[in-house]
Order: sequence, then structure tokens, then C-alpha cells
Amino acid sequence: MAEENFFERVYAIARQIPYGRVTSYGAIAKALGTARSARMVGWAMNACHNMDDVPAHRVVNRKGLLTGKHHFDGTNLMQQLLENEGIQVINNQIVDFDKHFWQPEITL
DNA sequence: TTAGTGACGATTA
DNA sequence: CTAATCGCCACTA
Repeated sequence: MAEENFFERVYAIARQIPYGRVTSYGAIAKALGTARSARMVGWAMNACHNMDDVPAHRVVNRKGLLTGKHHFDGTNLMQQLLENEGIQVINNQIVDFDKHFWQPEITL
């Protein structure tokens, strides 16, 4: 079958997200080189269900909104995980998102 | 092959 | 400031 190189790229970055930190799809996309396609990151995250090694709950949109929480098993599972890491989430939105924001390019 | 979709982002009106 | 539209890349029907 086709190579999942693209997924591996996203997973590699997502797995590098430290505990208690969050990042945005666009940031990961940029780190991958596909900055113009933040959707691809989210789409790849959709396949992350195949691999539980990807903390997709630490990946949110540019506004810090838990846009992908609807794709999790539960309704508030994503928020629960974030709060579990010390991240305050209100109304599906991360508080001080800019403060918890983690740039994947720092690893480059 | 063409058209439609998507866990986004930026820009324009 | 808010709303709406385009662009993106990859995938599916």
C-alpha cells in the first residue's frame, strides 16, 4: 500500500509535544513544510486513531479552540485530557493558549 | 477524471 | 470588529 510518510511526519511532531503543552495545526504544518495546508495535519490526525501514540488532544486550531474534540470518543474527553495536564479549558477553548503554545520548530 | 470534503489559516469586504 | 470567501493538499465517491 501507499507509504504513510505524511502521517509519520505529523505523528513525529505531535509526539514531540511536551507534557502540559499544546500546538496548532498550522504550526505543525509549517514544520512539515506544508504550511499552506493546516488541514492536512488535521486530516492526518484523523488517522491518528490508528496509532494511540499521537496526543491529538494537545493539537488544537490556531485560536486554541478544541475543534477536534468532536472526533474523540467522548464529548469532553479532549478537554479532560488537557485539564489533566494542567491546561485550563473553558468552553472548548484553551485559557492562556499563547502561554501553553509549543512551537514544533524549536526542535529544528 | 471531476467534484466534493475536511480536526485550518489568512485575507478581504 | 465581524462575516464571508479563497486557498491548500490529500483523499474518497
